[in-house]
Amino acid sequence: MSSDQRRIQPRKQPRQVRAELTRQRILTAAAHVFADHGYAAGTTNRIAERAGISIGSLYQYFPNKDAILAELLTRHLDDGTAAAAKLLAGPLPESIEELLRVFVRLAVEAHLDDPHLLRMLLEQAPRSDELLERIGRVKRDMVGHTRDLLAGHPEVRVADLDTAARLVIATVELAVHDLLAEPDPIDARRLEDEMVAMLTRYVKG
Amino acid sequence: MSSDQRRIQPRKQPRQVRAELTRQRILTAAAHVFADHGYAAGTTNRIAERAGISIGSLYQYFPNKDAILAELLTRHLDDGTAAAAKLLAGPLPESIEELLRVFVRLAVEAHLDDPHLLRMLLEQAPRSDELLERIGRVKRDMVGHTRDLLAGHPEVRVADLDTAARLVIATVELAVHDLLAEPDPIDARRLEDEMVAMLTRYVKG
DNA sequence: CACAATTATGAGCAAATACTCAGATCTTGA
DNA sequence: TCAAGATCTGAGTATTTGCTCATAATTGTG
Repeated sequence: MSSDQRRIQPRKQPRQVRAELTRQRILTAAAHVFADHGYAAGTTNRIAERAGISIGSLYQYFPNKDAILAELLTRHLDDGTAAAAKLLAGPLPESIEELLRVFVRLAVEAHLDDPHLLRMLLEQAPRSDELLERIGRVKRDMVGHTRDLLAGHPEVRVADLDTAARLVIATVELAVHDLLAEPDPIDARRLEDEMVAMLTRYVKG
Repeated sequence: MSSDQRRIQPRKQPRQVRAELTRQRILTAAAHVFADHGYAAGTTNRIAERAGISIGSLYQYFPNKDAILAELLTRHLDDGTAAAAKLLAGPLPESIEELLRVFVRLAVEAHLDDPHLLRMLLEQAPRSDELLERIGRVKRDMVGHTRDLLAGHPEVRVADLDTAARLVIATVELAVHDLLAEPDPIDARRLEDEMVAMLTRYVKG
C-alpha cells in the first residue's frame, strides 16, 4: 500500500516545442492549484482545466499525480542548492554576522515567491519515500556545510557543532516558511535582521 | 465546495459508560492511524477497525472525519494552554535564561509523546477554517504573553518587541516539531539547552 | 503533397472511501 | 422482569477522483 514503487519520471520526452510548452503549463497550473486548494483537493482534472489542456495530455507528461508534486519540489530544491553552491563558490564575507546574513537572505528570497506552495510541498512530501529521501539528503548537506562553516570560523563558540548546525538550519528553514506564509506575514527585511541577530549572538557564544 | 460548513461537534452526548469508552477508543485509534498513515490514508474504516468497533459506531460520535482531527487538535491545544496558564500563574524564575528554559521545556515535553501525530495535526489543520482560526488565536495569545514577558524584563534588549516575540514563538514551536519528528531525532535535553542558549543570547542583545 | 510521428482530446472506467440506515443487541430503571 | 431508550452493527450507497484508451488533430520530413 505505502511501498508501491510508482514512476516519478516523465512518461515521454517532449520532441516538439509545443510539447515542452504544454509541460510548463501543467507545472504552472499545478503550482497554482496546489497552493490554492492543497494537494488532496487539487485534482488532476482541475490542474488540466487551469492549464487549458485536456486531462489526457496531462497524463502524457506525468505518469501520476505524485510525479507532478515531485517535479515541483525537485525544482525548488535544485534552485536552492544551485544558488547555495554559487554562493559557496564565490567570495564570502569575513564576519560571521555577514556570513549568516547572506544565507538567511537566500532562504528568505527563495520563499518570497509563493510561501503557500512551498509549505504545501514540504507538508505533502512525506507521502513518497523517494521525496523524503531527497529532502533528507539536501537537509543533511546543508547541515554539513553549516557545520563546516561554523567549524572553520574564529568567532564561533558553541558547545556542540553538530547540534548547533542542525538548530540553525531548522530555525532558518522553518521560521522563514512559517512567518512568511501566515495570514499577516512578517516583513521580510525585519525577519532577516532579527534572525541574523539571533543566530549571530548564538554562535558567537 | 470548500466553504461548506460541516459540524465538528459530536453527534450525541454519551449517556452510558460504554459510550464514553467507545469515544475514547475512537480517538486513541485515530491518533495511531493518523500518525502511521497520515490523514488522507487514515480512513475512517481503518480507525473503526483499529478501535475494535464498527464504522457505524464511529459516526454516532463524530459527524465526519474532520471532526475527529479537530477533537485531537483541540485536546493538544487545550493541554498546552492549560499547562502554560498553570506556569504563568505560579512563581516564575528571575533570570531570563531560566524563564526561557521553563517554556522551552514545556514545548519539548508537549511534543515528546507523539511527534508524528502532532506534525500531522498541524499540517492538516489548514483544511478547516475553524481550526485555522483556533490555532491562530492560540498562537496570537502565545506571542502576546511572550511580548509581555520580554517587555517587563530588565535583561531584555531587542530592537522590536513584536518581531522578537513572533520569532521566539515560531522558533520554539517549529524547531521542536521538526527536530523531534525527524528519522534521527535530536536528543531532547540537548535541544533544550541549545535552544535556550540561542534565545537567551538573542533577547539579551 | 503524402505519410509517419508526435501531440491532444475527453468520455468513461475502476477503485477508493466517507458516510447511511434499518435492524440487532445491550443497559437501565421501575 | 420487561419495556424503552441507548448503543452497536456492517453491508451497501453515493460520490469523488486518478487514470486509460481509442480516436482526432497537428507537426515534421522527403
